[in-house]
Amino acid sequence: MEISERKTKILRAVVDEYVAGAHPLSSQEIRDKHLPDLSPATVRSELSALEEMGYLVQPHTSAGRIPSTKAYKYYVDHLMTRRELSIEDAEYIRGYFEGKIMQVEDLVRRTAKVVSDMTNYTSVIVLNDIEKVRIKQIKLVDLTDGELLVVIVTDAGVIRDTTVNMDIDIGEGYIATATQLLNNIFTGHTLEEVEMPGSMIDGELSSFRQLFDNVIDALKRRTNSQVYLEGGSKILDYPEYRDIDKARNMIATFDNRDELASAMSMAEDIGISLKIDKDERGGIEDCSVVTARYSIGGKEIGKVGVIGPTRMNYDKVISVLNCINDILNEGVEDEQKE
Amino acid sequence: MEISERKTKILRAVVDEYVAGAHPLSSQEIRDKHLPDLSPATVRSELSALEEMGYLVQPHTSAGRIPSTKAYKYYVDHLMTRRELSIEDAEYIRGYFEGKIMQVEDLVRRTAKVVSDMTNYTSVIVLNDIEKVRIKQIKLVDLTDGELLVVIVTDAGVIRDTTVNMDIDIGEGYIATATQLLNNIFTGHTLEEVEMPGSMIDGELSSFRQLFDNVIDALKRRTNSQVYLEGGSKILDYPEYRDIDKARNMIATFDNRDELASAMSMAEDIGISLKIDKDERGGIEDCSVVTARYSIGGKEIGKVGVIGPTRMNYDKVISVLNCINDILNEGVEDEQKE
DNA sequence: ATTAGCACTCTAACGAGTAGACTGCTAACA
DNA sequence: TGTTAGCAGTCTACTCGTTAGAGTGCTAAT
Repeated sequence: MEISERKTKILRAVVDEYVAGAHPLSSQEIRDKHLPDLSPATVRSELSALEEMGYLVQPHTSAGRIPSTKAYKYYVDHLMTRRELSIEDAEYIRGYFEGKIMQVEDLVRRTAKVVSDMTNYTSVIVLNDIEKVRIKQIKLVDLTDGELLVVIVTDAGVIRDTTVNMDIDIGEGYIATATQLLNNIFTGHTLEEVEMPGSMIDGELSSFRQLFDNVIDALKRRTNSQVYLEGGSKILDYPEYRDIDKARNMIATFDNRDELASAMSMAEDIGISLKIDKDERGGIEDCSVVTARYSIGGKEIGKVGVIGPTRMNYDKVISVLNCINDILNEGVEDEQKE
Repeated sequence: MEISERKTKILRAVVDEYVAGAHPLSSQEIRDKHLPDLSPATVRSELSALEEMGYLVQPHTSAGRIPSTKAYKYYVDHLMTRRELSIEDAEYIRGYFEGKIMQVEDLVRRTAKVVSDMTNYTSVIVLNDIEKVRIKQIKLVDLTDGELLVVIVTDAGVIRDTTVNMDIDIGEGYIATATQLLNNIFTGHTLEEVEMPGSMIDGELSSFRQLFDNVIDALKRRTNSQVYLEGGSKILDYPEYRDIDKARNMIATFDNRDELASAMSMAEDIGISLKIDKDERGGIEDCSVVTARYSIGGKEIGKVGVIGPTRMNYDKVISVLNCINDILNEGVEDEQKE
């Protein structure tokens, strides 16, 4: 069913105002702020119609209207003004990335921080599962005391490192051999693809078995440290979460990195996708998550999510995410050129 | 002033019951549960006296008594039953540390988790400031693409690593020279002590200046990632934080790693120290922090803190901290023996 | 020193009553 | 036919008075 232009205008007004103020909109208020040429009565009949169509809801008889989930979806798909961020805002964002950034962890933290600060919602970043990252090279460093540092350089420029405690003696030759062996097995592959060579099981290479196991083991163990959260308390600023039990539920979800990561995993393939009002899922109500796949210098590194009340400022959030994504990619390209 | 035995008994009863139930204690209730041979009236006069002495407080005239801050202090110093953890509990804790743990980060996370899980309060671990850690050795690893991985092995067995982007060409010889140079400067010293050698400023070593700066810079930058929090939502389980604004304040404090670290910094020198009711400090009321210096295998690595309501179960918390500390140290000693 | 008895105080819960915020409907109007 | 004014109806949120109950402090008796 088609929505008339006037209805569209009213629907947009209700969403915008409700996002800003979190209180139901009356016919009067809509007239005063958005349609001064109409009478409240006319607005009322339009509101009735929009409610009939499922876009608006009345909390109770003598209250105004608030947008339904359907309204938010429609708003995001058809009504939203996809504006660019102002130059000042973009500059402000750039400020967060000033100074030398040498570690992925640092970069990711800053990104999470700026997303949260700019949007005033909670942000989450989940780095891609190590299983899918292509390994470029492996280096072994002898740390004496029988400790060996394993450095893995991956596709995304990410470096994961882990120390391995070796029972056997480590000599100069051992390291050279082991390095070559590991690189033969791992280089150019993802962790998913790698299999232990038969010769390692009980062949002549069985003495390297422990090392191999340790590397695999350590790589997999990193998984749950790859979730970054910023601005967890921000969600408590919104009246939807005045209720202490809802608040507690939300914060408990933030505590649980695994749950957070899985909530983020439904991000669509390309660009920005959003999941509105994922109700009924363990009591997380009135909550929306905007997710986007994120890349640095063209390489996808993970997903970023913005968690806020359903009446989120989707426009702003999406602008911010786009802007940061642009900055991240241009920045790294510059760096690569050097 | 001396406290009679009967007063002691009553004080302990009030603290214990209030910790468990969070509601004011009446003379009646104390009599029924702890002093069946007395009349409520007698208990009342004792309560009056204890209130006079500053150990008890009445929320309002017709309510029972609750412990004052002074009472908690007295309780911890004189009344607490410093019991050992049960064998089952100790075994349960051990379970958290099963499997290979090869990274300090992993170990710290697990420790934070088990502290929070066992006590049901929020736990924080702040690793010692890098400035104070003694550096054992530095290794450089060429990662190609002009990237250099700097591995720093420290006193506490902690390994901090960072990549450095070098403008100049890196040759085999360069790395060997640079490694030797860096080790001459850093090995055996703490970061605080290190100064840039004069020859690096404009002498024959000036080409290494960038590397030196990068190492210092990168080391210092790690600081705020060295704070680990677990069970942030747990504090919301306690009625003290039913008030949404208090809850928000608390969670906001958790979000701010720097603030958290500084709140933890007042830990006493040895053993377990606790800071009760650090009121008035930016609105964090009804909140206590138990802090302890933590070590692994005899080397101090940082501080652990337990954050909960003032009516915390100090007994349990301290037992758990002690037990975990023991396990951590014995575990590593075993490993070192091998 | 302890206790029973009692008057007193304060909270928390309940219910009635009220103001006011909006709506939906009806009837008039362009 | 679309728009509007007017009005009755409904629901919330707030206030206020009342009351039950919890617990104390005091006094006088044991």
